[in-house]
Amino acid sequence: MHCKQSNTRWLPTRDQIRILKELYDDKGVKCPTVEQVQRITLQLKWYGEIENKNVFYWFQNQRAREKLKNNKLTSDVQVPK
Amino acid sequence: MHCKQSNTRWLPTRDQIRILKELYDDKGVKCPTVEQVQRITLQLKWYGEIENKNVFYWFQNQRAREKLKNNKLTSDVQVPK
DNA sequence: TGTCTATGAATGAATG
DNA sequence: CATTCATTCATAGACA
Repeated sequence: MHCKQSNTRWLPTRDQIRILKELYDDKGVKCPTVEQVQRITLQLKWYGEIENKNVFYWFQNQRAREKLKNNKLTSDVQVPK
Repeated sequence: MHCKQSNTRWLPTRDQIRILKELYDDKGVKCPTVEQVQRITLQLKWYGEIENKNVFYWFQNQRAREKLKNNKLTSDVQVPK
């Protein structure tokens, strides 16, 4: 454990991010159930401090921001008359 | 510090939050009836813009998130004794 | 060091 | 009531 951060917010480790993205992008886990979140959290604990709510928020934010990006992209193509 | 927000969604004032929490935590008002919601809304109007549905949603969210927290998201890994 | 960006966190609103 | 979406606040890290 290299960087013990003071009790601020969760800072995901590289491995945690890698695994989360694998789940989201490759395995299509976009919207895990609470039980899945718990399992994922357990798995990610191996790589560093993490709580259920961190995982919960991570997926929520992924979905929200993926949608935002898509909307932005598609709206860019729209040429206002 | 209440910056003027765009008139999208309800932003509870500190006083409104304080009163709502008093009701919920101290007075045990977890699931107010429609009439209670109306009375609460009237009371809270003194402190700022608010509608019945804001109060309704507030209690609904409180219940949902309290339950989430207790059941799932906050629970540490239970180490069997 | 101030500003900016990415993103963790929070919550009002809404849907299933 | 459980779950998800939309939007905003907060802040760590990058950069100048």
